[in-house]
Amino acid sequence: MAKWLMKSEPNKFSWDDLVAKGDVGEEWDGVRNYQARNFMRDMAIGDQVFFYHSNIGLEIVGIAEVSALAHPDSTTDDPRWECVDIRAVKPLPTPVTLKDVKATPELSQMALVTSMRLSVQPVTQEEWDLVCTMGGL
DNA sequence: GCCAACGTTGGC
DNA sequence: GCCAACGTTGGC
Repeated sequence: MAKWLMKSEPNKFSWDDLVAKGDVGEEWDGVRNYQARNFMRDMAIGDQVFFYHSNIGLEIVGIAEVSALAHPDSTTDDPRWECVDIRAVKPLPTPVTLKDVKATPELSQMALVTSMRLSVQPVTQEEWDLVCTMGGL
């Protein structure tokens, strides 16, 4: 099962907003970046996703999962853009901040650090496990 | 609010 | 196919 990380600006769509959606989840629309789209095409139902708050908070706040495979983005007529749906699984007891990630040598290769602007990115199993531990799971 | 990084667009 | 201009992202 692959692991991922997705970013959202909490003043637009926050972790709490995703939790409020329940099992229905939320269409991850609005991505207009080929690399990010390609990663979403690679996702499978049930893949685990870190939910990261950009701009405000700057921390990984919870775990979500893919609830629908990539499909056309309903917010555009442009057939190039596709997205998955995700739903909340559980919050991290202790959010892991960007500062924490940068201060951890084992996490220095995370795309969160190396590809700052990529909004959908893969996470290795090792990184996943470590962030979960740091987050109190 | 500013600005650096970086991806995309469009003229040539 | 190159590269300058432009727009967007996201940390600070």
